[in-house]
Amino acid sequence: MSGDQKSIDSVWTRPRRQREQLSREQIVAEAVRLLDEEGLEALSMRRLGTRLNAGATSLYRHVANKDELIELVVDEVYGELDVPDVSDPANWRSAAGRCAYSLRAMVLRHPWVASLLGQVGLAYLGPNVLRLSERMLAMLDTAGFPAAETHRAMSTVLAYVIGMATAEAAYMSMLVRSGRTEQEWMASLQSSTEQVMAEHPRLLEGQQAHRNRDPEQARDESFDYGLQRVLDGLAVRLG
Amino acid sequence: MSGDQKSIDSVWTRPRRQREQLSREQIVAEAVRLLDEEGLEALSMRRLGTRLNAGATSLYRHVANKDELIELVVDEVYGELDVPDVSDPANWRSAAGRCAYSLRAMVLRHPWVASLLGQVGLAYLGPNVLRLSERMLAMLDTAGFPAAETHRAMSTVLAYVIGMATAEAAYMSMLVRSGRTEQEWMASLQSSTEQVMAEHPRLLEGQQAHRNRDPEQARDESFDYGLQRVLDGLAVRLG
DNA sequence: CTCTTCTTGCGAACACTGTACGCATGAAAG
DNA sequence: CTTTCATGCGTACAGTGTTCGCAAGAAGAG
Repeated sequence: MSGDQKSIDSVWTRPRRQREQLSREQIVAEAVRLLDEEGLEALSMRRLGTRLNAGATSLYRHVANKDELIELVVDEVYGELDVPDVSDPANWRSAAGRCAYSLRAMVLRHPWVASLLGQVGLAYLGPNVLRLSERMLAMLDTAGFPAAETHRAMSTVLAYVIGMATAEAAYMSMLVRSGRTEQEWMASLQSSTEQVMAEHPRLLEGQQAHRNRDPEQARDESFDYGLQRVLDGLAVRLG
Repeated sequence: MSGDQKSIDSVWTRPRRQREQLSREQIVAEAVRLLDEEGLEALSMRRLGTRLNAGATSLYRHVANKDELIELVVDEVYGELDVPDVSDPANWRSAAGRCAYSLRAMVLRHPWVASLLGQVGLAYLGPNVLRLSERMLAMLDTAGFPAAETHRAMSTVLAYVIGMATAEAAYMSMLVRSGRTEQEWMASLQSSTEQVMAEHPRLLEGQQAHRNRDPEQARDESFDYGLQRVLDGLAVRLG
């Protein structure tokens, strides 16, 4: 009886042999979703596995390491970027600006990449990073930069954007972690560190200038200021 | 006998009650040394503890978290930087350049900060970061920037330097991890990804241009190029 | 159809991690 | 001396990345 029961069980409850194939694409897509929803430290192989209705160790059939997974994930989000085609050299500035803005937007959409870029950098050359770089180089080429400078010019604007967006993303992430709203954070800065700030008049002044402004708008303007300076500096080389 | 033996033992081998006080400064100093020698993933409370002849959990008397320790460590290395005093406004450019160079040098000296800046950013306001910012603001003030722009100008150059140095540090770290020398890495890029590079002519061209050059010197020049562009762009605002 | 080979998922296990808790020990204070 | 307090640390717990060996299905060969 119990034997029959067991065999029947093992026939009918043969647990729906999900056996639905895992794929590398599926894994990194779900990883991105997990990172977006719960942040970097929530990414573990076990959690990612259960989200895919799979055991943790199954992932290792499609991905060598967690490090490799991270490389894949970073390249994946780079795939969200696009570089506009430019035919008219006069449009290079707005095109470069659009690149910069979309890169910043990507980092703010996925704040965890900020923590990862320091590990991965542009050292790992995923296909999306390659494609992106190639298109930016083409853009700067038609803009009229000397061939020896296109790479440097690209690095300049990318470095600025990544540095700025990284700082922003880190700030936002820490806000989220602390559970406080931005207003509360500013207020606590204002009050609890008054004495410290007293020794730093210029910092205090800057703080107070931002006091009654929309922080998001202030960040946007600050980003744009630096971007325009970088583009100004590059424009000098064009004539 | 065995009782006596035991009590004698416990008297004489009373293990030299080291009881040498731990201090927060000592802990972060040793943490920096550990990070420099063995990299970011080698930093664990237990390892750090044993390097200090202390148990792992002893550290928690002086430091709340590993996260807090990391904040302290990051501020510590910021303390290595110094901003020159400028009295003559005409010298602002060289002063800003020196700031940028010393910040980059610091990141390359401690490549692990690159991975940490994305987590910590400038959000945690340690005393050294505050001091540094204040002095840079003063410098840009005497340089003649409008009060409303000093903060933005500082952010611009800091973002560029951090973005650039982060990418460099990540690249160097991955070289070290892979165990290969830079020559070998370049060679492997050249050969194994020839087909990929074929679809990206400009990238290939850039790669080949760097082929017979000293990579370190190339990095220095690339950094300087972008820095000069950023400073050019800022100079425009000074008239 | 059977038999073999290959791919893929997965449970168990290992060496670690950060950290909470309680106890013990030494120094300081009354 | 006694009491209080700060500090070090052993133990324990939940959770991590990753290896290994097994099983179950798919695919190909005869």
